[in-house]
Amino acid sequence: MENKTVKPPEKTPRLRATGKAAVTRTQLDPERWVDTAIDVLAKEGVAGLRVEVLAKRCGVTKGSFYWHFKDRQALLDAILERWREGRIRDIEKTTSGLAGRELEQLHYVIEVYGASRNRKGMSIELAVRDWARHDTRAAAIVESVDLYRLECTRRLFVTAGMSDAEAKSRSLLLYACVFGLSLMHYAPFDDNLGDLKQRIAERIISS
Amino acid sequence: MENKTVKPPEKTPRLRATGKAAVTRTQLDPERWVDTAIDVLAKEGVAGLRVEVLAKRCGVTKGSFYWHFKDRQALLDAILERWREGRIRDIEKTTSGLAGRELEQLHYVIEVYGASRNRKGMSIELAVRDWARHDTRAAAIVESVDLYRLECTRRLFVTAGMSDAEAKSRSLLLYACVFGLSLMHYAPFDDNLGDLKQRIAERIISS
DNA sequence: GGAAAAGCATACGGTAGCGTATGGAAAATA
DNA sequence: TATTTTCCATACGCTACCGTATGCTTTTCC
Repeated sequence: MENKTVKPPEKTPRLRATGKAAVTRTQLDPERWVDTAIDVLAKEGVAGLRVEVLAKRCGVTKGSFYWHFKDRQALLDAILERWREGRIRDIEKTTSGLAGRELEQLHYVIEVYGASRNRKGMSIELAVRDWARHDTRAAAIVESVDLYRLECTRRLFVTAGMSDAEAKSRSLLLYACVFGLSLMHYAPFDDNLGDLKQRIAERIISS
Repeated sequence: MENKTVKPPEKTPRLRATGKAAVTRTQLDPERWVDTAIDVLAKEGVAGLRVEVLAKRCGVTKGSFYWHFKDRQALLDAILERWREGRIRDIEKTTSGLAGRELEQLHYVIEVYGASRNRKGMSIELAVRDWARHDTRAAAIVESVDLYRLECTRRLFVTAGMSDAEAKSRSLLLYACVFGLSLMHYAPFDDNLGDLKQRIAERIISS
């Protein structure tokens, strides 16, 4: 029931014949479960994270799941932790270095979250945020990520020459707009969405 | 099973003793079911809309529910329709008339959705939008509401003297920001959130 | 190569939820 | 007042879950 204490450093692949065709399958570990769980999270939201559904997706039964995790909540916690780490790394990568190119970087922050690119990332983002509306653990994670993001972009605005108050409001506006856009259904509103988004980005970033 | 065809125009209250205390209760109709359903939707999201849960909340059993509705989906459709109508009326009320006060009205649009006021309205809004991410019917409703809203505020911006392209981008930025803010957890980011929001509103609306 | 551990399958009990069937009480109607 | 119609309660079958118990198979380690 508890395998977290002692864990062998290396795992080797394994073959097994299941039903029709012989399916190549590696041994599962908590990380793989979290991988597929995040896939499901992106497509169906937190409500889709059912133990037996995930097991079927992994090609095993839930007997395997309850070997790697104490219960469903343990998986949810692992997902949140994984998400936070990924977001923090991503923010640091996106907003670091490159002195003198701050505004350029801010534009890039908006672009990466553009609905076209990175669809899965945004799906996860929205799923986690909806999750956070009914779960305090998720809410805490989202808050920590939000504050970190806001702080990173605030620094960029400040380095670009803005006052602290202005930088803060711009940071908040930037992320609110990014997430808000991904929440709306406005495709038929304009036949040139590229221009539309460009204008919005300029309004958020330019002085 | 089908009561939509013939419907008496008036209903009278009724008393009944159930269990412990005599509970005053009026007869239920589909509208009352939708009322409580929207309450639950605001608090728990679409996942909380369980027939038997709603029945308990109404002080009846699901026998009553399946008298008024064909199935659960019928209730969901009714909720969406009710939501759309309410939103349309609200938008028209908020963005109509008052020539010369367009910018003032736009500020008001942002204010009404401010997280402090109208919490329930925003909870419903977010619940419906999350619902729309996994249900095409909800998505269609959200799109129609979004387009209507965007069109109304676009007109305000145009009347206030902006170009059509600029008005469109401002409209989209306005609503994206409003919904995005309600999605974020940024309370500790600044100890003067009022100023922060004021700056954001100015940036969205002012030339 | 044999014991121990890891990894998973299977079977079970329990809850929650949807929809149906049927009967009974209350209200409307004749 | 008698009879419909309206409205709701109760009981049922069914499915989808969660978590546990138990045993089988593969891998690891001595």
